[in-house]
Amino acid sequence: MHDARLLLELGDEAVRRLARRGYTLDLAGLEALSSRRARAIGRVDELRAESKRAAGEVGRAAKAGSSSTEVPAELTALKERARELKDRIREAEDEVEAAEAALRDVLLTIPNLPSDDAPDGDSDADAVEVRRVGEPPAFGFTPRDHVALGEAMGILDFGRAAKLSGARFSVARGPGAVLERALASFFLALHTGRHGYTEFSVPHLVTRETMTGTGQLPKFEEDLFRTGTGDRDLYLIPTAEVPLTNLHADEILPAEELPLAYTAWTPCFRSEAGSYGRDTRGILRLHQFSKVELVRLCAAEESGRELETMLGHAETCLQELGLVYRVVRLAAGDMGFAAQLTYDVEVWLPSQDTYREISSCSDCGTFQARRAGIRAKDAHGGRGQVATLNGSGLPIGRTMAAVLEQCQDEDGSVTLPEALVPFTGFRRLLPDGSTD
RNA sequence: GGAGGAUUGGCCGAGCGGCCUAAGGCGCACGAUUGGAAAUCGUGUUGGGGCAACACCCCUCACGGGUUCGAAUCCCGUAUCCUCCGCCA
Repeated sequence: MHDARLLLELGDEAVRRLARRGYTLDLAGLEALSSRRARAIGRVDELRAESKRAAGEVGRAAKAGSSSTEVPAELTALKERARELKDRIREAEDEVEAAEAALRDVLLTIPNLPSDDAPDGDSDADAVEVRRVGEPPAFGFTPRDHVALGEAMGILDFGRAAKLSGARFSVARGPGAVLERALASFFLALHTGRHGYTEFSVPHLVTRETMTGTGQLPKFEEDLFRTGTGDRDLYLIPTAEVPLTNLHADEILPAEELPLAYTAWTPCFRSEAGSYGRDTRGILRLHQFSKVELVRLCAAEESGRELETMLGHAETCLQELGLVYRVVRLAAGDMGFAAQLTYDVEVWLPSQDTYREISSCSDCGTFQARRAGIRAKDAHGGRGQVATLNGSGLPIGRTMAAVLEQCQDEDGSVTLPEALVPFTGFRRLLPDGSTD
């Protein structure tokens, strides 16, 4: 969420920047809502000040009159005036509430301002390639996709997944399930051990307020799974970014403790509304997948540097696994609602002969922190703004698909990256489903 | 699910209808003192908002309502924590 005042100060600059992501900012409308709110608050404040003075007068009059036995007519009149004031305050308060709600409703739906570093455009085709790491392997045979490999080995079972839950779910079996767990353990060990992240285990169901803090709501309700059971109305998290970032909602953090670096391995639930027909095969796009997520909270002015740091952590995952990938900078119009600058890391998928997104690392600036009420204060009481960043490090399913495909041999077996072996306990997946 | 108790400023803790613009202590910051420090003394120290304004004003004693001219204080509801019973992994 933006600070209305800052947005108005930016003026045409804000209009120009939001236009880059296809959002038309109504400056005049915003100005009107903002001043309506200010006027309403000013009026309530005046009335309340008057009311307090009136109450004081009544108190003094009552005290002065308490010694005499007569009913003080003056006191009755004073009380009557105070009572009238109260009614007027109530009316004025209703207007404040209405004005604030109107302003807030608009502010909550304005996306973050894209950084000038984000290229123009509104699709993945407009992304700018930053670097390629590794050479796509040249197979002396036609590489199979992860579905063919996984089903042949009996470690992936889409038929039974569909029986249980319908389309866009997967079942992993035996060494497949072990590989999932191993990848998660490997990533977590890397981030907590070498990159300095603190691991969390967090709720997978969160409130509407929590979803609003990171920007999933109110605009993207249709992307989420919602449970309205009993007297609770909770949402399944689409990524651990949501609980991790909101851990400090409505808190004032000691500035000297920043940056905070958090990680968690959680399931992610996405409705994938509007993606009918896309990636229907395999484990690339599911309603439920698991992912190790990275979140950083830092001083506002550090966020650019922090993004590079976090991107490095995501890339390390791929480098350690020896996977071929590239890094692109997303176009202004292709970024998520809360992001001001996003790098996508794309892994090479031999079966598709292309790079596919495996990590998205975003600098959200102060956008989410302002929504979620995350602030900072230094030892001298100086206030500071907080920036939030999030990135995948990495999703388990897509990583597994990349490993299967990039590390496959002609006979249908897969030789795992050396780094995974301590976590799996085996180094090869064989075509018959056994391990070695 | 049921019964009882609790919730005050960074922390401890007073407060039980107007003098709460929240006592006192601890901590912290700044200053004085000192060769320097400790001790001591002084000043300051929740967080938001209106406004050109560190002036002034409003809100904030878990949260939301209510009673009253006036609520930290009385009433109702909610949340969280603690104790006990039930249930359960």
